[in-house]
Amino acid sequence: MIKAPILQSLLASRDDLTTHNPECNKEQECLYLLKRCKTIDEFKQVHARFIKLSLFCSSQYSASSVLATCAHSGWENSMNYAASIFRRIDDPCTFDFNTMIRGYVNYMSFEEALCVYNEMIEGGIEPDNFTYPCLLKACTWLKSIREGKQIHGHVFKLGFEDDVFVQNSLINMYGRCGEMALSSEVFEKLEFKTAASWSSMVSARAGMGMWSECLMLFREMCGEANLKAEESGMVTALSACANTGALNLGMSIHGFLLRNISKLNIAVQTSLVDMYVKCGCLDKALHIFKKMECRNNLTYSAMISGLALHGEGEAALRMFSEMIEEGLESDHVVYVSVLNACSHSGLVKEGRRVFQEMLREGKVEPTAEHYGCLVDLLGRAGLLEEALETIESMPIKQNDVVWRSFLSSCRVHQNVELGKIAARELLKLNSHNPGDYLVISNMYAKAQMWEDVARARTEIAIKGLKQTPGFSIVELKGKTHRFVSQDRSHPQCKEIYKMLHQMEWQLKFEGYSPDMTQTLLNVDDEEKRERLKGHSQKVAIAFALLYTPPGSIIKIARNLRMCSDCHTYTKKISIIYERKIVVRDRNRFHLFKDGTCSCKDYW
DNA sequence: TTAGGGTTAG
Repeated sequence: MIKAPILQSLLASRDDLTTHNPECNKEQECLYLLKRCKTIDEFKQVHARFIKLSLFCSSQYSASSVLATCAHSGWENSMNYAASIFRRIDDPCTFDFNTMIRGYVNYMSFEEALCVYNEMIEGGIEPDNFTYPCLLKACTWLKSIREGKQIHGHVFKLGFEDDVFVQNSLINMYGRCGEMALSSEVFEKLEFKTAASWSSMVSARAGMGMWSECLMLFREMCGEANLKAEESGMVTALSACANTGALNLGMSIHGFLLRNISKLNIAVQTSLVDMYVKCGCLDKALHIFKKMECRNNLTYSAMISGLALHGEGEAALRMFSEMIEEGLESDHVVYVSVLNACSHSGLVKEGRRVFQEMLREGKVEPTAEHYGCLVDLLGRAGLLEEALETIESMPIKQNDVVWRSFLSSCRVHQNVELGKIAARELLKLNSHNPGDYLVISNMYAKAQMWEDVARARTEIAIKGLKQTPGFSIVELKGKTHRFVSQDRSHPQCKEIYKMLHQMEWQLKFEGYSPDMTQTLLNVDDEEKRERLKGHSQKVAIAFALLYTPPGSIIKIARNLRMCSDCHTYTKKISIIYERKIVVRDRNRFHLFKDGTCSCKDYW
């Protein structure tokens, strides 16, 4: 219902205008009122005035302005109203079509945006350079690469390929749709690369998890003379540092931010917390976290999962309580972080409680990931029957993640019977993960069931699955040294192996004997011992002991989970050589000190 | 006379 007083008040404020500007005609008056509309009710009254004065039909500019005001207003239901206005324009022009496309895109109605474009082409209305950025954004959101390519064809045909806005939209569209080569192709052709061109390139790669490429581009971008990196670029780069463990670069970005920006926003600060956590500097992350004036659930979940990574389960739970006390609501990611924290620290009772709370509150719909965490928690603690019951009672579809987690627990706790169920279910899901077959064959190997080992291995060969080779990385004076198992490629290979030999002797005096239960091969013990000796983590430790100052912390990053022998070995080394050794494996951090590990042998 | 690209964090 239109309320008359609204128009009255708008008109009242307009009196000033007519008083001071006698030239003002009816159309200008209406356009002035249009600009002042704050609500859809006000707008409807002004729209009625345009119609009453026949301006809507007689002036294309007026009609376009009415349409644009409504389409870009953000009022509830505004696009439906805009569509009805659009249909009443006798002869809509390019501007009107562009308005509708942009309106729908801002409204997240991407299919509608594409339909408007189709209508435009079919009606013989020529698009212009303003048409394409929004349209390409619609393709980006829909991941419609086919339509995107077609539209690129139109851009080329109509000669808009040189427009920097169109070019940047194309870079973004291709990048976000996973067509990296095409996005690079457009990027390389650019005569003038703007901040948006670079950030499209960098963030598309970040979105695909291509962290190294992301950092390479970021470094290149920083080298550009006329380009000032802004906060959003820094956030993406920090995220890449966190995911690659590039602490030095992360620290230099932090330094740059402190020098150039007086007040860091919450996203930047959260990225810093996450970067420091994932690069092993828990104290630094906590320091930044505590100094933050304002935190949200993303900040908390970075910190909670950070504490989980470092095996600080109890602290993670306290942090979770603090978050609730601060009046913030937990979301699905926070629950995953908390459940993970419980799992990493063996806090079974607490984990169960959090999971039940989540179900009871009903604000967060449990996903397979949450069930995966619970299964992991129970499985690690040896509660295999309960873990299996949890999987079987899942109200949502069981996925490979839950069965993989269960299988892993069965292997650790040597329960071949239940492990077989997990293996069967995983194979039913047609897993192409070579790791699954290895865990299966490992489990059978432990139970000396060699026929089953052979079957699992044959399956790997038949399916042509490639095992991810394990590696360990040590950073020394800004240079990374990467070692694989039995690595002989390093220039200092001779010294490293001499050191390894010496370490073996020292370890023997400390009562170490190799744990061969996790070696997969059906070979004799001597061969197994030799293989174990050359695991990448040990080679990396030997290298670090040789070339880092005595007493300094040794930091190692590895791509796979640590085997139990490397774990025992590293604990002993930390006591013999009086070194703290931090190892970041696929799941978490291990801090080895005085013969113990922060994971309390629970990982 | 009307407008457009990269929105970043767990």
